[in-house]
Formats: sequence, structure tokens, C-alpha cells
Amino acid sequence: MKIEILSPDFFSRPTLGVARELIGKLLVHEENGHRLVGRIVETEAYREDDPACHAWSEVKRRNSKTAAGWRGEVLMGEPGLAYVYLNYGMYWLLNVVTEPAGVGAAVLFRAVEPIEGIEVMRARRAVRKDRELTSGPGKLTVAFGIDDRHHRQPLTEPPLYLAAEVPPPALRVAVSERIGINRGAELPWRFYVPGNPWVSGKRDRKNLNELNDLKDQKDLKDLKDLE
DNA sequence: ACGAGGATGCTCT
DNA sequence: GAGCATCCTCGTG
Repeated sequence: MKIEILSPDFFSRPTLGVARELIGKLLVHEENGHRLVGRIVETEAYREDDPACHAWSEVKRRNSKTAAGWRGEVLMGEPGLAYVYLNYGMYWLLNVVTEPAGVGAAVLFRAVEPIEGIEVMRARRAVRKDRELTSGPGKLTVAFGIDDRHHRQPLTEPPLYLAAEVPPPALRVAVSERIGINRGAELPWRFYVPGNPWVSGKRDRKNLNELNDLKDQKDLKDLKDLE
């Protein structure tokens, strides 16, 4: 499999476009002599002007000097860095920082399809079906061995990085509202591969709107920067 | 098949 | 003390 590591330039762009284009890309972790590879099948965008974004209160407060030690400070940092945080006290969630430095935004990785190193993933995840290995944001970090150690690390170089498959796979991309949030819940900023078994949540979920149908939605204004 | 509830810890009020 | 970008188990039908 021929792959090309994504550079910081890829992430230094409008967040919705990055989130959409990350669908089909690869998440790779090289560790202990083995290589874990997953194809990204579900992402969510979290933008600075978005009440669900962890940079929201900080931006609203117009506190340009972010307090040292604030975990979300990296969101305002260089594109391509990892933002990793503990959610519900138990699960590390992986994001990649987007947009130029100074803008607080990121893309959350919600699901990947196992491609390589599946034995290691099975060993880390005590589940019966392979479909359960990486079909959720907390599941995939366990399967890939991602935790606090990766916070602030660049995802543009080994051992943990994002890459494009050459040639790229032909995948459909669908859009829906984001999962598990209250504020900003109506924004259609979740991207996924319709029908892929590793997409999180219940199967046959509603909202199978194809991306091309977004013209008909009133959120076109927000999605303008997908071009 | 589906829903309710518990585990568990950090952040903000 | 509440809320949280979750996951799993154990009820019930």
C-alpha cells in the first residue's frame, strides 16, 4: 500500500473542508515494531464560532492570551497537532488541530475501518465482533493505543500520523448532525461513509443525506468553504 | 432490538 | 455540584 503523509498545509484550511477530505484518509500508528492502519470513515468539525467547540468559551471571552495549562490551548496552535482530551472520565478522544495558528478549531476522529494490525486491536479491545473494534471515538483510541501521551504531538510525522492512500479510494461522503452534543447540535458538521460497518452508532441511522444534496439545505452558507 | 443507567475524572460555576 | 464530542451491561419485549 503506497501512502503519503499529510503535511501541516493540509490542515491549515477551513475546518469543514478538512473534515470532509479526511474521510478516506489513513490514521497510522507505528509502535513496538508493528504498524496500525485505519481508514477514516467518520469525522466531525468543531469550529471557533461553534458553541460545541472547546475553544468557544475562550474565544467568546476574547482572551487572546490563553492561560498556560489550559488543555484546549493547542486548538489555537499550529495546524496538524493532536488535541487529545479525556471525556466522561474514561475515554481519550483524538482531534487534529485545523486552520492557521490563532484560530481555535479541530476535527474529531469518530471512526476508522481497520486495515492493518487488526490482531493488536483485537488484543486491546475485548469485543466479539471486529465491527466493534474502532466504531466510535473512544473505541478507536483504545484500539490504536492513543492517550494523553499524544496530546500536542504532530500528526504529520511518525509515530502517529495521517496519510493519503495512493491512489485514493472512491468513497461516498454523507453529512449529518453531530453526535452526543447539545449546544450547536443542529449544525450538519459530521461526515461519514454511508453504509460502512465501522461508522459509529446504530446501523441504518437517519440523515443519510449525500453531500451533493446539501445545496438544498439552508446551511449552504456555512459549507461555502468546502470549495 | 432497544433503552436505561452506571462507571469515572476533569473543568467550570 | 453539574455537565460532558462515551461505552458497556443488563434489563425488557
